[in-house]
Amino acid sequence: MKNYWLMKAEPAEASIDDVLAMPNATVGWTGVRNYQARNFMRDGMQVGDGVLFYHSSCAEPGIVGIARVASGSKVDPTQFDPASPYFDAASKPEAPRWLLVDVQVLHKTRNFTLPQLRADAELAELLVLKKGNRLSITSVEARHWRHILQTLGVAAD
DNA sequence: GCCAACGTTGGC
DNA sequence: GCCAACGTTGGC
Repeated sequence: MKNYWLMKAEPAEASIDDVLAMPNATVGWTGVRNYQARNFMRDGMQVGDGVLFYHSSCAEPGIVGIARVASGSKVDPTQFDPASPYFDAASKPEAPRWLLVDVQVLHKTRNFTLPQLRADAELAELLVLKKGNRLSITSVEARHWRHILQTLGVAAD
């Protein structure tokens, strides 16, 4: 059974355009340092799951593209790199703490901005819109997925 | 830069 | 195990 997710990226770091410029429009989703989000990648995601690519911490936060989970979970190498902002001195190679999945962008869309998402009554229960939400990965209900793709004019798969 | 909300840490 | 202090997220 296919699942759906919303994944936040900071465009200053890895925008949807940056990912589109990569081979196969695919990026290793490095830098997740929250256990709940890590567990989604480890236990919840399967290759082929749908991903809403979201820009956060920027001038116009919102959903900017449709992507897919393109690999199973793997060790995030940045945790062992002292030069990386994601370095974690407490994580040992023999017991890695942090994981990533590959994410492949399928469509760049217009920006379905945060105010537009909030104004859409059908998306009232979308987790990323909930007060206090800070998780970089949230699950998305199928009805919300379909509604967002329809609104963006992207054919459902 | 501000600040609300939330997760993590560490002393007890 | 509790919980205060602290750090981070992320919109504004």
